[in-house]
Amino acid sequence: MPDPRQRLIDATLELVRRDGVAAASARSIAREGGFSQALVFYHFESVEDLLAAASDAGSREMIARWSARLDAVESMAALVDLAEDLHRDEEEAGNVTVLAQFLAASHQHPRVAAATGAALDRWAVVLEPTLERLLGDSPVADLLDAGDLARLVSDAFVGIELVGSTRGPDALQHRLDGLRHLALLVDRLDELGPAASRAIRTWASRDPAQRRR
Amino acid sequence: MPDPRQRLIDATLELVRRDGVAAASARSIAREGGFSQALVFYHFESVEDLLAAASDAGSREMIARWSARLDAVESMAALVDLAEDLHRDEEEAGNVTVLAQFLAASHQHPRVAAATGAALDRWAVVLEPTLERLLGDSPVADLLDAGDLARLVSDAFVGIELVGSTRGPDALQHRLDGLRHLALLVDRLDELGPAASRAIRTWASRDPAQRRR
DNA sequence: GTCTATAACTAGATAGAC
DNA sequence: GTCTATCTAGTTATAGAC
Repeated sequence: MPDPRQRLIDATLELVRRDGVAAASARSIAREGGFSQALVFYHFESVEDLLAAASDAGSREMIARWSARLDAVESMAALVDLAEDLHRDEEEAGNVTVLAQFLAASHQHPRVAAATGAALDRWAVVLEPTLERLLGDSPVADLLDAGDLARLVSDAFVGIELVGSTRGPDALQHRLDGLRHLALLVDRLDELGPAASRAIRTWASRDPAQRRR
Repeated sequence: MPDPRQRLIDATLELVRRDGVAAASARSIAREGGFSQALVFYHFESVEDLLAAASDAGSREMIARWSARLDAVESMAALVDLAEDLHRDEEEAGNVTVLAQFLAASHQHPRVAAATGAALDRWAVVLEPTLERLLGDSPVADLLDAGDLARLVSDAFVGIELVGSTRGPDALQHRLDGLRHLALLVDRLDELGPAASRAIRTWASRDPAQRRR
């Protein structure tokens, strides 16, 4: 156990994982890590500062675990499969809860908000090239910007995880099946040649008509 | 101001709206509403019990405000427009934050989790018939169950709102534009006759191939 | 029903020993 | 660098006056 800062961060992550961010006080973190409560204030400015550092470190570890697999994904359906694996593994490890908890604390703690916002931006950044590659010359590529979609997907995933925690654990499984069906449809669209894609594009964008309200 | 329970609930909602659920103690709620802290424990079992009641009441009011407009929606694009209006109005009133805050507190407080989970289920229940009506005989209807989609959409919306609070206010606007484009595509699919829909359905479900992983 | 007063705890943060 | 001890102020919840 070399770096004392890292030991504090690890204890914080473990506590947030198990008891939530509301239970993470300097005292409870110290109890968790087996050191004195005063150590928190020696290595960090405040408890909030430690929480922000933990949010940053936790998200970086999680992204490092998955970015390679994300780069290898070859279809939208496989992306949904990856989301399912990520949910299963990280939920079991309690790390999705950690992200959700830091997000929750963001309203109260601006420094945590900054760290967690940056973490979600990093998720979007690793997701974007994958989406761009998958949508490629699909007609959908013109309708949705890959960057927007990446942020929409990562944000939505957080919501699904957060709400899922108020329900049973199997609820998500069922809903992902629906998404997989949609992913298959997009994959099929992708298989069409460039000519057919162009035709669909023109058809979809023709006559937006009186749609507003 | 007749019902004292309602006065407590209103003060709680106002405080959670402004300062977040972490700041909602019996004392701060009492200060907000201009009554004694002991009153909380006379009318409710505990602070958690009051929070759960506030979550329940707040979500019911919000659903009542929007369900009529939801029933009148005639296209997916109009549904995205409605989401935009809902976001603007309720964000301004601080009510989306309230939902997000109760969701955040759910990890620590099982009774809040129950109330908030029920609230989101109610959102899904009012959303489901609208989606079912809109998807109607669209080829998408076979791929996505309306109930699953309703839950997916409401959950995703919460995530988008929560994450949005860590960023600037205009971030959502931009992302909704992408969704609107997708909605227009689904609307166009809907305009196709039943024969074309059937053709797309068979085409989309043919040869799922070696897609897993 | 609503209040004041109080009990029993826990919080963040600092001082100073070692 | 890590500890113990302590200050101040917050917390839930209850007792008992009115």
